[in-house]
Amino acid sequence: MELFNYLDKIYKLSVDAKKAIQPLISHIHYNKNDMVQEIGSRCKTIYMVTSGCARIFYYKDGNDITEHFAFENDMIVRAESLFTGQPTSKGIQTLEETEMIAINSSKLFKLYDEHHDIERLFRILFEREYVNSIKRLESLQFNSAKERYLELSKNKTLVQKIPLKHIASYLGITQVSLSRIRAEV
Amino acid sequence: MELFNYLDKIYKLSVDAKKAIQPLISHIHYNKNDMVQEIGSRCKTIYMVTSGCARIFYYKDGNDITEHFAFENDMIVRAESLFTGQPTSKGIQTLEETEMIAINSSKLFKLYDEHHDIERLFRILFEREYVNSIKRLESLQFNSAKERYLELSKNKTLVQKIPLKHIASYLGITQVSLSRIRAEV
DNA sequence: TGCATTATTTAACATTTGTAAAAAGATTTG
DNA sequence: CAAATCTTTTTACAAATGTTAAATAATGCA
Repeated sequence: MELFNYLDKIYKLSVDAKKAIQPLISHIHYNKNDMVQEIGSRCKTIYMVTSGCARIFYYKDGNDITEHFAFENDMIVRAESLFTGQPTSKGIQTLEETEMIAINSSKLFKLYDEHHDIERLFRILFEREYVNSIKRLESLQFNSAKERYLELSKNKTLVQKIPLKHIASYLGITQVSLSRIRAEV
Repeated sequence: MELFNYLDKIYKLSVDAKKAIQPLISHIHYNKNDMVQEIGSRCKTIYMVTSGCARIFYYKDGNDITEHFAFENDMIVRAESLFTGQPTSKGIQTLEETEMIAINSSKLFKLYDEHHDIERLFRILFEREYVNSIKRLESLQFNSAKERYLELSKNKTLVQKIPLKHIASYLGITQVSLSRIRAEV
């Protein structure tokens, strides 16, 4: 099964552990712009994108802000809720037709006691996400908007298929400002 | 022993686990502005500040940028190195006379196999750090410099005892700009 | 104490980014 | 196909932030 092919490369689970996880997993198909998780809800699901793409977003002063993009093989969770149990003002939405694997996190976390290897695998996965968030912090903290755009646009797919308004808010600038940057380059 | 008092509140370790960790721990005293970890090194130590304060910093185009502040009871690690094994261009430096607890991370991680509870405790600790980094991301992505300063200055101690140049770079602005913001408020 | 050093503020001007509104281009749908 | 809608760019002006240099203020050390 394809999820485990992917996970095995990160940390190999025992047959037992895989059997335990299996019932927590579902495959879900979304159309373009579908809401995957509503704003204001608690995060109780860990998603892995198998095809397509999605974003985490929220509203700030009425503006739609994209905080995160996820593509094939990326994990997508609203960590500030998943790890605290608190509701979050962020939502998850697809940006095109998307296939996701959904893992029930409440049940998953319960497996941690019995299956040390499951806890380890997800510990490693989330450590990676943590490192990614630090890299992004660095870039927001001291790169100019132009630098951030150039960095991001190395990912050609992203720039091609995601509306520029989402890219602009992700970069922390307005769409007008992004248009100007694109015109210069 | 005070470290375990603190850790017990987060996740209670077995007596065995505590015994295993004990030899990996040392208490270190630093003077003001001491380098704790050099730029370019690999992060092999997890620090907990017991008194005083420290910062993570790096140079970008010759400018000294503060990425993180840590105070009493805060953990301080260069995660992008700790979890990848890669060297990092960031260093750790104290900002006043500081006491730290240092935990040898290579040895600690080896204990994870035998002591499931140690892995769990540190998993939880790092999940918290991950959530903190996301909160900071939010603020850098869509708050103005003034908003970020006002938010930060709720921590009176921080603003009082840390040089403004470090606060400015932490906020992602120049010191001149920070001075202007302070003059307005 | 007083000099030297470091930290902070201020000033003047340049550049970047924001705001609002309109224009141009692309896409969707009846 | 054409109207309607949505996306992206452009324009003009405003506000925020950067740069450089100088002026104050605070601190540390001989």
